[in-house]
Amino acid sequence: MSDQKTNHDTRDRILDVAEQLFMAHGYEGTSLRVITNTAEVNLAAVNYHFGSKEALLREVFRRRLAWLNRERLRALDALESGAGGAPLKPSQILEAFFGTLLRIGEDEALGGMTFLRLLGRTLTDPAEFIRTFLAGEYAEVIERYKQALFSALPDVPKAEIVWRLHFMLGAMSYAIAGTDVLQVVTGCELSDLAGEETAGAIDDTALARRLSQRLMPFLLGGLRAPLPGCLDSVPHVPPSEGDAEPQTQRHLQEKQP
Amino acid sequence: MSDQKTNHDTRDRILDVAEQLFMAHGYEGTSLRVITNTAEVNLAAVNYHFGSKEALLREVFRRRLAWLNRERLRALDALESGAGGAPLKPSQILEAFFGTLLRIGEDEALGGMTFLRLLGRTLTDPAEFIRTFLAGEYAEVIERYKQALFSALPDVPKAEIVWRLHFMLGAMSYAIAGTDVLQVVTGCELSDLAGEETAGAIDDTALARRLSQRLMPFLLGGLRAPLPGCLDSVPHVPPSEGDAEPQTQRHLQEKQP
DNA sequence: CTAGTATTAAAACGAACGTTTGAACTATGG
DNA sequence: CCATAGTTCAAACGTTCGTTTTAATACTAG
Repeated sequence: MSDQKTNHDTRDRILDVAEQLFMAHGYEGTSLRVITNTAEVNLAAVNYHFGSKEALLREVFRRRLAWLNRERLRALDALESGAGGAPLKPSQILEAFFGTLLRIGEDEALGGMTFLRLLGRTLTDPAEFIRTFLAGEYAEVIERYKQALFSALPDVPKAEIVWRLHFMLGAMSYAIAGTDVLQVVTGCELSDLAGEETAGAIDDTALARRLSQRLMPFLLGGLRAPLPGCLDSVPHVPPSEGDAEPQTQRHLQEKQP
Repeated sequence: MSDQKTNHDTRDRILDVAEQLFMAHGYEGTSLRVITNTAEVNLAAVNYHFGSKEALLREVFRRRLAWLNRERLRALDALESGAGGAPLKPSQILEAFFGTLLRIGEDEALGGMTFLRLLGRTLTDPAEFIRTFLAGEYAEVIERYKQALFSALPDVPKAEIVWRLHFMLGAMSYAIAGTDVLQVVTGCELSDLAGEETAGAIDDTALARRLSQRLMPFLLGGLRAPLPGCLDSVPHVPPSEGDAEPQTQRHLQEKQP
Protein backbone atom coordinates (compact mmCIF):
# COMPACT_ATOMS: atom_id res chain seq x y z
CA MET A 1 0.00 0.00 0.00
CA SER A 2 2.42 2.65 1.19
CA ASP A 3 5.56 1.06 -0.25
CA GLN A 4 5.79 -1.45 -3.01
CA LYS A 5 7.21 -4.81 -2.14
CA THR A 6 9.45 -6.72 -4.46
CA ASN A 7 10.03 -10.43 -4.04
CA HIS A 8 12.98 -10.32 -1.69
CA ASP A 9 11.84 -7.17 0.01
CA THR A 10 10.53 -9.03 3.02
CA ARG A 11 13.89 -10.64 3.73
CA ASP A 12 15.81 -7.40 3.49
CA ARG A 13 13.28 -5.45 5.47
CA ILE A 14 13.48 -7.99 8.27
CA LEU A 15 17.28 -7.81 8.25
CA ASP A 16 17.29 -4.02 8.37
CA VAL A 17 14.77 -3.81 11.18
CA ALA A 18 16.40 -6.63 13.15
CA GLU A 19 19.78 -4.91 12.87
CA GLN A 20 18.33 -1.72 14.29
CA LEU A 21 16.37 -3.40 17.09
CA PHE A 22 19.12 -5.83 18.10
CA MET A 23 21.38 -2.81 18.39
CA ALA A 24 18.91 -0.87 20.52
CA HIS A 25 17.60 -3.61 22.80
CA GLY A 26 19.89 -6.61 22.43
CA TYR A 27 19.14 -10.10 21.23
CA GLU A 28 17.06 -11.34 24.14
CA GLY A 29 15.38 -7.97 24.54
CA THR A 30 14.04 -7.98 20.98
CA SER A 31 11.07 -10.23 20.25
CA LEU A 32 10.18 -11.56 16.84
CA ARG A 33 6.80 -9.90 17.18
CA VAL A 34 8.32 -6.46 17.55
CA ILE A 35 10.63 -7.13 14.61
CA THR A 36 7.87 -8.32 12.29
CA ASN A 37 5.46 -5.57 13.37
CA THR A 38 8.08 -2.87 12.77
CA ALA A 39 9.00 -4.38 9.43
CA GLU A 40 5.30 -4.71 8.59
CA VAL A 41 5.60 -8.37 7.72
CA ASN A 42 3.95 -11.44 9.11
CA LEU A 43 5.20 -13.00 12.30
CA ALA A 44 5.95 -16.31 10.60
CA ALA A 45 8.13 -14.62 7.98
CA VAL A 46 11.25 -14.81 10.14
CA ASN A 47 11.01 -18.56 10.61
CA TYR A 48 10.14 -18.99 6.96
CA HIS A 49 13.05 -16.99 5.56
CA PHE A 50 15.72 -17.68 8.16
CA GLY A 51 14.58 -20.74 10.10
CA SER A 52 14.93 -19.37 13.61
CA LYS A 53 15.69 -16.25 15.60
CA GLU A 54 19.27 -17.36 16.10
CA ALA A 55 19.74 -17.83 12.38
CA LEU A 56 18.31 -14.35 11.82
CA LEU A 57 20.93 -12.83 14.07
CA ARG A 58 23.67 -14.74 12.29
CA GLU A 59 22.46 -13.48 8.93
CA VAL A 60 22.31 -9.90 10.22
CA PHE A 61 26.00 -10.15 11.02
CA ARG A 62 27.07 -12.21 8.05
CA ARG A 63 25.93 -9.78 5.41
CA ARG A 64 28.05 -7.03 7.02
CA LEU A 65 31.03 -9.01 8.27
CA ALA A 66 31.61 -10.44 4.82
CA TRP A 67 32.68 -7.02 3.61
CA LEU A 68 34.60 -6.19 6.77
CA ASN A 69 36.63 -9.40 6.78
CA ARG A 70 37.40 -9.15 3.08
CA GLU A 71 38.43 -5.51 3.34
CA ARG A 72 40.59 -6.04 6.40
CA LEU A 73 42.48 -8.87 4.77
CA ARG A 74 42.83 -6.86 1.58
CA ALA A 75 44.24 -3.87 3.48
CA LEU A 76 46.79 -6.03 5.25
CA ASP A 77 47.75 -7.78 2.03
CA ALA A 78 48.31 -4.41 0.37
CA LEU A 79 50.49 -3.23 3.24
CA GLU A 80 52.60 -6.36 3.31
CA SER A 81 53.11 -6.58 -0.41
CA GLY A 82 53.90 -2.86 -0.49
CA ALA A 83 56.56 -3.25 2.17
CA GLY A 84 58.25 -6.08 0.29
CA GLY A 85 59.13 -8.26 3.25
CA ALA A 86 60.08 -5.39 5.52
CA PRO A 87 58.23 -5.26 8.83
CA LEU A 88 55.24 -2.95 8.92
CA LYS A 89 54.80 -0.04 11.26
CA PRO A 90 52.29 -0.63 14.05
CA SER A 91 50.47 2.52 13.07
CA GLN A 92 49.88 1.10 9.62
CA ILE A 93 48.50 -2.11 11.04
CA LEU A 94 46.18 -0.30 13.40
CA GLU A 95 45.02 1.98 10.64
CA ALA A 96 44.22 -1.00 8.44
CA PHE A 97 42.38 -2.81 11.20
CA PHE A 98 40.47 -0.06 12.94
CA GLY A 99 40.24 2.34 10.04
CA THR A 100 38.54 -0.28 7.92
CA LEU A 101 36.05 -0.90 10.68
CA LEU A 102 35.30 2.75 11.24
CA ARG A 103 34.71 3.23 7.54
CA ILE A 104 31.55 1.17 8.01
CA GLY A 105 30.22 3.95 10.18
CA GLU A 106 30.68 6.46 7.40
CA ASP A 107 28.83 4.42 4.79
CA GLU A 108 25.19 3.60 5.27
CA ALA A 109 25.40 0.92 2.59
CA LEU A 110 27.90 -0.99 4.73
CA GLY A 111 25.70 -0.82 7.79
CA GLY A 112 26.54 2.63 9.11
CA MET A 113 26.74 3.51 12.75
CA THR A 114 23.80 1.22 13.44
CA PHE A 115 25.80 -1.88 12.60
CA LEU A 116 28.90 -0.48 14.23
CA ARG A 117 27.07 -0.02 17.51
CA LEU A 118 25.50 -3.45 17.16
CA LEU A 119 28.90 -4.99 16.66
CA GLY A 120 30.37 -3.19 19.65
CA ARG A 121 27.59 -4.23 21.95
CA THR A 122 27.27 -7.78 20.75
CA LEU A 123 30.89 -8.61 21.46
CA THR A 124 30.01 -8.63 25.15
CA ASP A 125 26.62 -10.26 24.79
CA PRO A 126 26.25 -12.98 27.40
CA ALA A 127 24.55 -15.48 25.08
CA GLU A 128 26.84 -18.37 24.36
CA PHE A 129 25.95 -18.99 20.73
CA ILE A 130 26.56 -15.33 19.86
CA ARG A 131 30.09 -15.31 21.21
CA THR A 132 30.84 -18.61 19.55
CA PHE A 133 29.54 -17.37 16.24
CA LEU A 134 31.39 -14.06 16.35
CA ALA A 135 34.60 -15.72 17.44
CA GLY A 136 34.39 -17.97 14.41
CA GLU A 137 33.71 -15.07 12.08
CA TYR A 138 36.63 -13.08 13.47
CA ALA A 139 39.17 -15.83 13.93
CA GLU A 140 40.99 -15.70 10.62
CA VAL A 141 41.34 -11.93 10.44
CA ILE A 142 42.40 -11.55 14.04
CA GLU A 143 45.05 -14.21 13.56
CA ARG A 144 46.49 -12.44 10.53
CA TYR A 145 46.68 -9.10 12.29
CA LYS A 146 48.11 -10.65 15.42
CA GLN A 147 50.92 -12.18 13.42
CA ALA A 148 51.48 -8.85 11.69
CA LEU A 149 51.86 -7.14 15.05
CA PHE A 150 54.27 -9.85 16.19
CA SER A 151 56.44 -9.14 13.17
CA ALA A 152 56.15 -5.39 13.57
CA LEU A 153 57.20 -5.52 17.23
CA PRO A 154 59.72 -8.36 17.37
CA ASP A 155 61.22 -7.21 20.68
CA VAL A 156 57.91 -7.12 22.54
CA PRO A 157 56.75 -10.33 24.23
CA LYS A 158 53.91 -11.85 22.28
CA ALA A 159 51.76 -12.14 25.37
CA GLU A 160 52.06 -8.40 25.85
CA ILE A 161 50.95 -7.75 22.30
CA VAL A 162 47.91 -9.95 22.70
CA TRP A 163 46.98 -8.17 25.90
CA ARG A 164 47.21 -4.81 24.22
CA LEU A 165 45.29 -5.99 21.20
CA HIS A 166 42.66 -7.03 23.67
CA PHE A 167 42.68 -3.60 25.30
CA MET A 168 42.47 -1.86 21.94
CA LEU A 169 39.49 -3.94 20.89
CA GLY A 170 37.81 -3.00 24.13
CA ALA A 171 38.46 0.70 23.79
CA MET A 172 37.14 0.63 20.25
CA SER A 173 34.03 -1.35 21.04
CA TYR A 174 33.09 0.90 23.92
CA ALA A 175 33.83 4.00 21.96
CA ILE A 176 31.44 2.80 19.29
CA ALA A 177 28.72 1.21 21.37
CA GLY A 178 28.69 3.80 24.08
CA THR A 179 27.23 6.80 22.35
CA ASP A 180 24.43 6.88 24.89
CA VAL A 181 25.91 4.47 27.40
CA LEU A 182 29.09 5.98 28.67
CA GLN A 183 28.39 9.47 27.45
CA VAL A 184 25.77 9.46 30.14
CA VAL A 185 28.42 8.29 32.53
CA THR A 186 30.82 10.98 31.48
CA GLY A 187 28.06 13.58 31.74
CA CYS A 188 28.62 15.00 28.31
CA GLU A 189 26.76 14.82 25.06
CA LEU A 190 28.60 13.63 22.00
CA SER A 191 27.70 16.84 20.21
CA ASP A 192 29.57 18.77 22.91
CA LEU A 193 32.68 16.76 22.18
CA ALA A 194 32.61 16.72 18.42
CA GLY A 195 34.48 19.97 18.05
CA GLU A 196 33.69 22.12 15.05
CA GLU A 197 30.12 21.01 14.53
CA THR A 198 27.75 22.86 12.31
CA ALA A 199 24.31 22.86 13.88
CA GLY A 200 22.39 20.97 16.56
CA ALA A 201 22.13 17.35 15.59
CA ILE A 202 25.35 15.75 14.42
CA ASP A 203 25.51 13.48 11.43
CA ASP A 204 26.29 9.83 12.02
CA THR A 205 28.91 9.67 9.31
CA ALA A 206 30.57 12.81 10.62
CA LEU A 207 30.55 11.23 14.06
CA ALA A 208 32.32 8.18 12.73
CA ARG A 209 34.99 10.37 11.18
CA ARG A 210 35.55 12.30 14.40
CA LEU A 211 35.64 9.09 16.35
CA SER A 212 38.33 7.73 14.11
CA GLN A 213 40.46 10.84 14.61
CA ARG A 214 40.18 10.62 18.37
CA LEU A 215 40.52 6.88 18.74
CA MET A 216 43.55 6.19 16.60
CA PRO A 217 46.07 8.28 18.57
CA PHE A 218 44.79 6.80 21.80
CA LEU A 219 45.23 3.24 20.54
CA LEU A 220 48.68 3.96 19.21
CA GLY A 221 49.69 5.55 22.48
CA GLY A 222 48.47 2.54 24.38
CA LEU A 223 50.15 0.08 22.09
CA ARG A 224 53.47 1.87 22.36
CA ALA A 225 53.31 2.41 26.11
CA PRO A 226 56.32 1.29 28.14
CA LEU A 227 56.22 -2.28 29.34
CA PRO A 228 55.12 -3.08 32.90
CA GLY A 229 58.73 -3.55 33.91
CA CYS A 230 59.96 -5.38 36.95
CA LEU A 231 58.17 -3.61 39.80
CA ASP A 232 55.60 -6.10 40.88
CA SER A 233 53.35 -5.41 43.83
CA VAL A 234 53.60 -1.61 44.01
CA PRO A 235 52.70 -0.58 40.47
CA HIS A 236 51.32 2.82 41.40
CA VAL A 237 54.64 4.38 42.38
CA PRO A 238 56.25 5.94 39.31
CA PRO A 239 59.96 5.22 38.86
CA SER A 240 60.96 8.87 39.31
CA GLU A 241 59.46 11.79 41.19
CA GLY A 242 59.42 15.39 40.15
CA ASP A 243 57.11 17.66 38.20
CA ALA A 244 53.75 16.67 36.80
CA GLU A 245 54.90 14.13 34.20
CA PRO A 246 58.65 13.82 34.44
CA GLN A 247 59.57 10.47 33.00
CA THR A 248 60.00 10.55 29.26
CA GLN A 249 57.99 8.08 27.27
CA ARG A 250 60.04 4.99 26.70
CA HIS A 251 59.16 2.91 23.68
CA LEU A 252 58.18 -0.69 23.40
CA GLN A 253 61.50 -1.67 21.86
CA GLU A 254 63.06 -2.19 25.24
CA LYS A 255 62.49 -5.67 26.53
CA GLN A 256 61.52 -6.38 30.08
CA PRO A 257 64.60 -7.45 32.07
CA MET B 1 20.10 -29.91 56.16
CA SER B 2 23.42 -29.49 54.40
CA ASP B 3 24.03 -25.87 55.42
CA GLN B 4 22.50 -24.00 58.29
CA LYS B 5 20.38 -20.99 57.45
CA THR B 6 20.44 -17.87 59.55
CA ASN B 7 17.75 -15.22 59.31
CA HIS B 8 19.18 -13.14 56.49
CA ASP B 9 20.77 -16.05 54.79
CA THR B 10 18.10 -16.23 52.11
CA ARG B 11 18.66 -12.64 51.04
CA ASP B 12 22.41 -12.97 50.84
CA ARG B 13 22.27 -16.30 49.10
CA ILE B 14 19.98 -14.84 46.46
CA LEU B 15 22.33 -11.89 45.99
CA ASP B 16 25.38 -14.11 45.63
CA VAL B 17 23.72 -16.46 43.17
CA ALA B 18 22.18 -13.62 41.17
CA GLU B 19 25.56 -11.90 40.94
CA GLN B 20 27.09 -15.04 39.52
CA LEU B 21 24.27 -15.81 37.10
CA PHE B 22 23.77 -12.25 35.89
CA MET B 23 27.48 -12.21 35.13
CA ALA B 24 27.34 -15.48 33.24
CA HIS B 25 24.10 -15.07 31.29
CA GLY B 26 23.05 -11.44 31.56
CA TYR B 27 19.95 -9.91 33.05
CA GLU B 28 17.40 -11.06 30.50
CA GLY B 29 19.09 -14.40 30.13
CA THR B 30 18.74 -15.24 33.82
CA SER B 31 15.31 -16.27 35.06
CA LEU B 32 14.17 -15.98 38.63
CA ARG B 33 13.50 -19.69 38.63
CA VAL B 34 17.11 -20.51 37.86
CA ILE B 35 18.26 -18.07 40.51
CA THR B 36 16.01 -19.44 43.22
CA ASN B 37 16.67 -23.05 42.31
CA THR B 38 20.43 -22.49 42.39
CA ALA B 39 20.17 -20.64 45.67
CA GLU B 40 17.89 -23.38 47.01
CA VAL B 41 15.23 -20.93 48.07
CA ASN B 42 11.60 -20.54 47.10
CA LEU B 43 10.69 -18.81 43.87
CA ALA B 44 8.66 -16.15 45.67
CA ALA B 45 11.60 -15.20 47.87
CA VAL B 46 12.98 -12.74 45.32
CA ASN B 47 9.78 -10.76 45.12
CA TYR B 48 9.37 -10.94 48.86
CA HIS B 49 12.83 -9.68 49.74
CA PHE B 50 13.49 -7.33 46.86
CA GLY B 51 10.15 -6.55 45.28
CA SER B 52 11.01 -7.34 41.67
CA LYS B 53 13.70 -8.70 39.41
CA GLU B 54 14.84 -5.18 38.54
CA ALA B 55 15.18 -4.29 42.20
CA LEU B 56 17.21 -7.44 42.72
CA LEU B 57 19.70 -6.38 40.07
CA ARG B 58 19.96 -2.93 41.60
CA GLU B 59 20.68 -4.42 45.00
CA VAL B 60 23.30 -6.74 43.53
CA PHE B 61 25.15 -3.67 42.31
CA ARG B 62 24.46 -1.41 45.23
CA ARG B 63 26.08 -3.58 47.84
CA ARG B 64 29.32 -3.63 45.83
CA LEU B 65 29.31 -0.14 44.36
CA ALA B 66 28.90 1.39 47.80
CA TRP B 67 32.42 0.31 48.66
CA LEU B 68 33.82 1.18 45.25
CA ASN B 69 32.40 4.70 45.19
CA ARG B 70 33.47 5.39 48.75
CA GLU B 71 36.99 4.10 48.15
CA ARG B 72 37.44 5.94 44.88
CA LEU B 73 36.44 9.23 46.44
CA ARG B 74 38.65 8.54 49.46
CA ALA B 75 41.64 7.80 47.21
CA LEU B 76 41.16 11.01 45.28
CA ASP B 77 40.69 13.03 48.45
CA ALA B 78 43.91 11.59 49.83
CA LEU B 79 45.79 12.48 46.66
CA GLU B 80 44.48 16.02 46.53
CA SER B 81 45.04 16.78 50.18
CA GLY B 82 48.49 15.25 49.94
CA ALA B 83 49.40 17.46 47.00
CA GLY B 84 48.33 20.58 48.84
CA GLY B 85 46.72 22.41 45.94
CA ALA B 86 49.32 21.34 43.39
CA PRO B 87 47.92 19.57 40.33
CA LEU B 88 48.05 15.80 40.45
CA LYS B 89 49.88 13.59 38.02
CA PRO B 90 47.63 11.76 35.57
CA SER B 91 49.22 8.49 36.57
CA GLN B 92 48.16 9.07 40.15
CA ILE B 93 44.60 9.75 39.10
CA LEU B 94 44.43 6.66 36.93
CA GLU B 95 45.93 4.56 39.67
CA ALA B 96 43.34 5.81 42.12
CA PHE B 97 40.47 5.20 39.71
CA PHE B 98 41.39 1.93 38.05
CA GLY B 99 43.56 0.53 40.81
CA THR B 100 40.72 0.82 43.27
CA LEU B 101 38.45 -1.00 40.86
CA LEU B 102 40.89 -3.78 40.18
CA ARG B 103 41.40 -4.29 43.89
CA ILE B 104 37.85 -5.67 43.94
CA GLY B 105 39.05 -8.52 41.78
CA GLU B 106 41.68 -9.45 44.31
CA ASP B 107 39.30 -9.56 47.26
CA GLU B 108 36.47 -12.05 47.27
CA ALA B 109 34.74 -10.13 50.05
CA LEU B 110 34.39 -7.13 47.75
CA GLY B 111 32.88 -9.22 44.96
CA GLY B 112 35.99 -10.64 43.37
CA MET B 113 36.38 -11.24 39.69
CA THR B 114 32.75 -12.30 39.49
CA PHE B 115 31.50 -8.82 40.26
CA LEU B 116 34.24 -7.25 38.20
CA ARG B 117 33.14 -9.20 35.15
CA LEU B 118 29.51 -8.45 35.88
CA LEU B 119 30.29 -4.76 36.05
CA GLY B 120 32.23 -4.81 32.82
CA ARG B 121 29.51 -6.60 30.93
CA THR B 122 26.60 -4.71 32.36
CA LEU B 123 27.94 -1.33 31.30
CA THR B 124 26.97 -2.24 27.75
CA ASP B 125 23.74 -4.01 28.60
CA PRO B 126 21.02 -2.90 26.22
CA ALA B 127 18.31 -2.66 28.87
CA GLU B 128 17.39 0.95 29.47
CA PHE B 129 16.82 0.85 33.21
CA ILE B 130 20.21 -0.76 33.78
CA ARG B 131 22.14 1.98 32.01
CA THR B 132 20.10 4.64 33.75
CA PHE B 133 20.72 3.06 37.12
CA LEU B 134 24.45 2.62 36.61
CA ALA B 135 24.84 6.11 35.24
CA GLY B 136 23.27 7.46 38.40
CA GLU B 137 25.49 5.34 40.61
CA TYR B 138 28.62 6.44 38.77
CA ALA B 139 27.80 10.10 38.17
CA GLU B 140 29.34 11.68 41.25
CA VAL B 141 32.61 9.75 41.17
CA ILE B 142 33.11 10.19 37.44
CA GLU B 143 32.53 13.91 37.75
CA ARG B 144 35.15 14.21 40.47
CA TYR B 145 37.77 12.29 38.51
CA LYS B 146 36.95 14.17 35.33
CA GLN B 147 37.58 17.46 37.06
CA ALA B 148 40.79 16.07 38.52
CA LEU B 149 42.00 15.17 35.04
CA PHE B 150 41.05 18.61 33.77
CA SER B 151 43.25 20.14 36.47
CA ALA B 152 46.05 17.68 35.89
CA LEU B 153 46.11 18.38 32.14
CA PRO B 154 45.26 22.09 31.88
CA ASP B 155 46.63 22.43 28.36
CA VAL B 156 44.60 19.59 26.89
CA PRO B 157 41.13 20.40 25.56
CA LYS B 158 38.49 19.10 27.93
CA ALA B 159 36.66 17.36 25.13
CA GLU B 160 39.79 15.37 24.40
CA ILE B 161 40.11 14.33 28.01
CA VAL B 162 36.52 13.14 28.12
CA TRP B 163 37.05 11.15 24.94
CA ARG B 164 40.09 9.45 26.37
CA LEU B 165 38.40 8.78 29.66
CA HIS B 166 35.73 7.11 27.61
CA PHE B 167 38.31 5.01 25.77
CA MET B 168 40.00 4.03 29.00
CA LEU B 169 36.75 2.91 30.56
CA GLY B 170 36.13 0.79 27.48
CA ALA B 171 39.53 -0.84 27.51
CA MET B 172 39.15 -1.64 31.16
CA SER B 173 35.65 -3.04 30.89
CA TYR B 174 36.56 -5.29 28.01
CA ALA B 175 39.74 -6.39 29.66
CA ILE B 176 37.72 -7.45 32.68
CA ALA B 177 34.61 -8.84 31.04
CA GLY B 178 36.35 -10.57 28.20
CA THR B 179 38.15 -13.39 29.91
CA ASP B 180 36.28 -15.86 27.74
CA VAL B 181 34.88 -13.41 25.22
CA LEU B 182 37.79 -11.78 23.50
CA GLN B 183 40.33 -14.32 24.57
CA VAL B 184 38.49 -16.59 22.23
CA VAL B 185 38.76 -13.91 19.60
CA THR B 186 42.45 -13.49 20.18
CA GLY B 187 42.89 -17.24 20.08
CA CYS B 188 44.79 -17.45 23.32
CA GLU B 189 44.00 -18.65 26.79
CA LEU B 190 44.48 -16.29 29.67
CA SER B 191 46.78 -18.79 31.28
CA ASP B 192 49.06 -18.56 28.26
CA LEU B 193 49.34 -14.82 28.77
CA ALA B 194 49.73 -14.64 32.50
CA GLY B 195 53.49 -15.06 32.46
CA GLU B 196 55.10 -16.75 35.43
CA GLU B 197 52.18 -18.94 36.40
CA THR B 198 52.56 -21.82 38.77
CA ALA B 199 50.31 -24.65 37.64
CA GLY B 200 47.40 -25.28 35.30
CA ALA B 201 44.44 -23.27 36.52
CA ILE B 202 45.19 -19.66 37.38
CA ASP B 203 43.83 -18.04 40.48
CA ASP B 204 41.28 -15.29 40.04
CA THR B 205 42.96 -12.92 42.44
CA ALA B 206 46.31 -13.51 40.77
CA LEU B 207 44.62 -12.82 37.45
CA ALA B 208 43.34 -9.50 38.75
CA ARG B 209 46.84 -8.51 39.84
CA ARG B 210 48.34 -9.40 36.47
CA LEU B 211 45.55 -7.57 34.70
CA SER B 212 46.28 -4.46 36.68
CA GLN B 213 49.96 -4.59 35.75
CA ARG B 214 49.16 -4.92 32.07
CA LEU B 215 46.31 -2.49 31.88
CA MET B 216 47.75 0.51 33.67
CA PRO B 217 50.67 1.20 31.31
CA PHE B 218 48.34 0.84 28.36
CA LEU B 219 45.87 3.35 29.76
CA LEU B 220 48.61 5.80 30.63
CA GLY B 221 50.09 5.49 27.18
CA GLY B 222 46.74 6.14 25.60
CA LEU B 223 45.97 9.08 27.82
CA ARG B 224 49.33 10.69 27.07
CA ALA B 225 49.22 10.03 23.35
CA PRO B 226 49.80 13.01 21.05
CA LEU B 227 46.71 14.94 20.12
CA PRO B 228 45.04 14.34 16.77
CA GLY B 229 46.69 17.48 15.48
CA CYS B 230 45.75 19.37 12.38
CA LEU B 231 45.93 16.65 9.74
CA ASP B 232 42.32 15.83 9.18
CA SER B 233 41.30 13.34 6.58
CA VAL B 234 44.53 11.34 6.29
CA PRO B 235 45.30 10.40 9.87
CA HIS B 236 47.24 7.28 9.04
CA VAL B 237 50.28 9.00 7.58
CA PRO B 238 52.79 9.70 10.34
CA PRO B 239 54.53 13.09 10.29
CA SER B 240 57.95 11.60 9.62
CA GLU B 241 59.11 8.50 7.77
CA GLY B 242 62.01 6.24 8.61
CA ASP B 243 62.49 3.09 10.63
CA ALA B 244 59.80 1.15 12.37
CA GLU B 245 58.78 3.74 14.95
CA PRO B 246 60.76 6.89 14.35
CA GLN B 247 58.74 9.72 15.81
CA THR B 248 59.40 10.29 19.48
CA GLN B 249 56.45 10.23 21.77
CA ARG B 250 55.23 13.77 22.27
CA HIS B 251 53.30 14.48 25.42
CA LEU B 252 49.89 15.91 25.88
CA GLN B 253 51.24 19.22 27.12
CA GLU B 254 51.42 20.56 23.60
CA LYS B 255 48.20 22.13 22.48
CA GLN B 256 46.71 21.56 19.08
CA PRO B 257 47.53 24.52 16.80
C1' DC C 1 2.05 -19.95 76.54
C1' DT C 2 0.01 -17.02 73.40
C1' DA C 3 -0.46 -13.27 70.03
C1' DG C 4 1.48 -11.37 66.28
C1' DT C 5 4.93 -10.63 62.92
C1' DA C 6 8.28 -12.23 59.65
C1' DT C 7 9.47 -15.66 56.56
C1' DT C 8 8.85 -19.72 53.61
C1' DA C 9 6.11 -22.85 50.82
C1' DA C 10 3.14 -24.51 46.98
C1' DA C 11 0.26 -23.28 43.42
C1' DA C 12 -1.59 -20.60 40.10
C1' DC C 13 -2.11 -16.23 37.31
C1' DG C 14 -1.97 -13.77 32.87
C1' DA C 15 1.19 -12.32 29.57
C1' DA C 16 4.76 -12.90 26.28
C1' DC C 17 7.92 -15.80 24.07
C1' DG C 18 9.69 -18.73 19.68
C1' DT C 19 7.77 -21.83 16.72
C1' DT C 20 4.44 -24.54 13.87
C1' DT C 21 0.41 -25.33 11.17
C1' DG C 22 -2.63 -25.25 7.28
C1' DA C 23 -5.12 -22.51 4.38
C1' DA C 24 -5.07 -18.40 1.21
C1' DC C 25 -2.77 -15.76 -2.04
C1' DT C 26 0.62 -14.69 -5.91
C1' DA C 27 3.32 -15.52 -9.71
C1' DT C 28 5.39 -18.19 -13.25
C1' DG C 29 5.68 -21.83 -17.02
C1' DG C 30 3.67 -25.49 -19.91
C1' DC D 1 -6.11 -21.95 -18.09
C1' DC D 2 -4.66 -24.74 -14.86
C1' DA D 3 -0.89 -26.75 -12.11
C1' DT D 4 2.74 -25.73 -9.12
C1' DA D 5 6.19 -23.70 -6.45
C1' DG D 6 7.00 -19.66 -3.64
C1' DT D 7 5.24 -16.63 -0.29
C1' DT D 8 2.04 -14.51 3.03
C1' DC D 9 -1.41 -14.87 6.39
C1' DA D 10 -4.22 -15.68 10.76
C1' DA D 11 -4.39 -18.67 14.38
C1' DA D 12 -2.87 -21.59 17.60
C1' DC D 13 0.75 -24.50 19.87
C1' DG D 14 3.36 -25.51 24.16
C1' DT D 15 6.65 -23.26 27.14
C1' DT D 16 8.55 -20.02 30.07
C1' DC D 17 8.45 -15.69 32.07
C1' DG D 18 7.73 -12.32 36.37
C1' DT D 19 4.48 -11.79 39.68
C1' DT D 20 0.68 -12.71 42.98
C1' DT D 21 -1.98 -15.24 46.13
C1' DT D 22 -3.01 -18.06 50.03
C1' DA D 23 -1.71 -21.05 53.46
C1' DA D 24 1.75 -23.05 56.47
C1' DT D 25 5.72 -22.41 59.31
C1' DA D 26 9.34 -20.06 62.29
C1' DC D 27 10.41 -16.66 65.32
C1' DT D 28 9.83 -13.00 68.93
C1' DA D 29 7.64 -9.99 72.37
C1' DG D 30 4.51 -9.62 76.17
